[in-house]
Amino acid sequence: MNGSPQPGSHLSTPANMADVAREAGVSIATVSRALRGRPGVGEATRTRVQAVAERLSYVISPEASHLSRGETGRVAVVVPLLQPWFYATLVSALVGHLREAGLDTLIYQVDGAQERGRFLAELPARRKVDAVVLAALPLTPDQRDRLDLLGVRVVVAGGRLRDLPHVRVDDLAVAHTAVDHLVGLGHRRIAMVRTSDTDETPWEADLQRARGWRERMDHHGLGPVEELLVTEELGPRAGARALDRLLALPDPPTAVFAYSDELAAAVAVRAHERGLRVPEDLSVMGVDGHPVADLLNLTTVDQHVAEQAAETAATVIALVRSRAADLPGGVDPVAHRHDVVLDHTLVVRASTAPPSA
Amino acid sequence: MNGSPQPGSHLSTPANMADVAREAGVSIATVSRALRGRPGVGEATRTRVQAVAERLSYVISPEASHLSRGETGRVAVVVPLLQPWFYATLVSALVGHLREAGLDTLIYQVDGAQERGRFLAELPARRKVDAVVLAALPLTPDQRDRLDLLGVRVVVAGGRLRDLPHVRVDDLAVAHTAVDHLVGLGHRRIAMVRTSDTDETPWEADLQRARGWRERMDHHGLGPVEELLVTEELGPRAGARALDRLLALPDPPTAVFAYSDELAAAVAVRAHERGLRVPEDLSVMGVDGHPVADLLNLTTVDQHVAEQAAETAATVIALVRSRAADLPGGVDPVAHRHDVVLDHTLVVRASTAPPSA
DNA sequence: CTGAAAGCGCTTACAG
DNA sequence: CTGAAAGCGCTTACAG
Repeated sequence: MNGSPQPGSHLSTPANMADVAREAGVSIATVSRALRGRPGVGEATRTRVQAVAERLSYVISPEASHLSRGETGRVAVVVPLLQPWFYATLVSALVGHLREAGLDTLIYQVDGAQERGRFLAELPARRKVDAVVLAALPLTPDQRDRLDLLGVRVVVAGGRLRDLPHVRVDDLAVAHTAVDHLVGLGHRRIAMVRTSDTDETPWEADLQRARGWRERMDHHGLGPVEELLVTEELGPRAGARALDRLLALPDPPTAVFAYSDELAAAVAVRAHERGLRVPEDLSVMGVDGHPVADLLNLTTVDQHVAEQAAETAATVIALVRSRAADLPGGVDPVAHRHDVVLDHTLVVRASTAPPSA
Repeated sequence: MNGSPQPGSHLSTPANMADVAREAGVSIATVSRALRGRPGVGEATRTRVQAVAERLSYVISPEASHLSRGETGRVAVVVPLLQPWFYATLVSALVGHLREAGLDTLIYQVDGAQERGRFLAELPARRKVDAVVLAALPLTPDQRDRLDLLGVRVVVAGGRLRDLPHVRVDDLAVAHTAVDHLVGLGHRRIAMVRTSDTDETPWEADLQRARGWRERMDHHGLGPVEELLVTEELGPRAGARALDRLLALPDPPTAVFAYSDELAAAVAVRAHERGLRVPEDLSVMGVDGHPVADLLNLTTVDQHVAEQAAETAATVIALVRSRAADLPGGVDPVAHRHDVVLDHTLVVRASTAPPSA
């Protein structure tokens, strides 16, 4: 069946297990065992089979192997967008860890409520993967319910969703840390700047950070603060517009807490353009641990994305393994163990200082 | 065969084609035709089958379908790293286009010569995908030869490799454009800054940009320039170190052409730290069209990454389709058509100006 | 228009 | 230690 190459193709048909078996003079069952490192094969036989496989540059067909075993060896990672630093970093680390565990990664980008709806409606991941990682996706209640129809294990990274296992930082505490830092420096007018998707669906991390900021301002007796909360539509000019609005207030803030480092960077650059010195005239800080914060020397709350990815990968791998082992008992120990909340770290740099008198 | 749920699992076993066939009172052959939209099924039958599939929330098993059809519906995208803006942007756009064509994307990160060697040695993509996109990977001649063993079609994005179909910008011309811009402003001492991997393997875009810079400096009678070429190891401090070295020269440059926008940004920030005004004391420009260049108002040569991705996707899709159609003739029209060189664009911003007298 | 059957390339009890 | 055979879930000539 593997005779001459197909016409029209310069790629020769790859060998299959039957070819190896024939060349090695054994059955395909033995080839399978030998190559998968399963017991029950003589050492000499195993060596011979491996040599033949090597010579024919044969590798086991994942398609067939998985069909037979009822698993795919693949994990889907679903992100709103791949480009932003947070997602690129998260996915990059995830891919690395999953690869080490022998799992391939399939990427799905579902930007906007419509795409998310379509994704869940079409269930594209279904049967294509052993598990799905949802990276901080805002979902409607209805969409959450549809998750079960995916028919695979789901892990949430960078947020929380229903009772699914998840890995995240405590965004409420992140905001508290930021506000405490600025209050500690002597600021009393502390603005919060964030961006909105064009999307209606609430984004949990965003809600929590805004809530944490509000809570903590009240806690320090600095509320009410609603006029200091500015939301701009996501885009390269969001930070500039937000700062312009804040500076137009009768009593402008002396410090800005931005939802992300990218936003903080844009605010800091805009401050320069407006002739304000950072931090003398305005303190600026963000959240993430983004390289741009390092480059521009901005204070930030590092949310350790690489660690979040590592924990997420560990959770996924455990789930896949437990399914492979088909654990008895009706209870899934893994799912109940994994509500992982990682620490965040305040990184003080040159963009925050006491307000000038 | 799809009786009660497995013990230990709260996920019910998904229906298979046989379940649908039984419920609809037809053979699995008919189910297959009906669901795949193939001809030869009565309209009433098709409708009924679709209704049953819907009710059982059945979707065709990609594993089985692909095994049967001899294709996977998947494309592998191989990048050195996913995190840098260029790769994140390229992959993000690729995933989108491939998805529209019904193809899933598998991500492989092969950072460093060792990983690349291992990737090619283990041929992980083999039989897992219908095609592979190599994103600007520096490969040794030996590794290039091993590509054939992948057993799948290969397309190169952001560079050129052997006789493989590829999509790229002309990096020689990119450097010419940059040098011409700076010379046109009156600069005569124009440095080039770049980063090296720890890696020995030559990176084509890098070599081309350096060569183009050198060529064009000579062309304008401004050579020899070797002392103005600074290579620093990749990292967050590369730009700062590079500028420090240039400023230590007896006759420092008045303009810096950086390999990338990220590097240009680091150089510009370092210039500020050193008390130099940009562009009055030093002109700085990069390559990419990176958001940070926009943020910091840096002149750049935009290499239109999204368009490169679109062309790459189109090439891959054509290759996959042509293979599916099993074109006769021994010649592959697609492979020979696709040496796509896209235009680049000079974007002049505030970081370049005539040198001060 | 429809079905029985072979085949895609494996894995794994089961029986030696 | 090894093999024959059933099965994973499809697709597709082939024959009605």
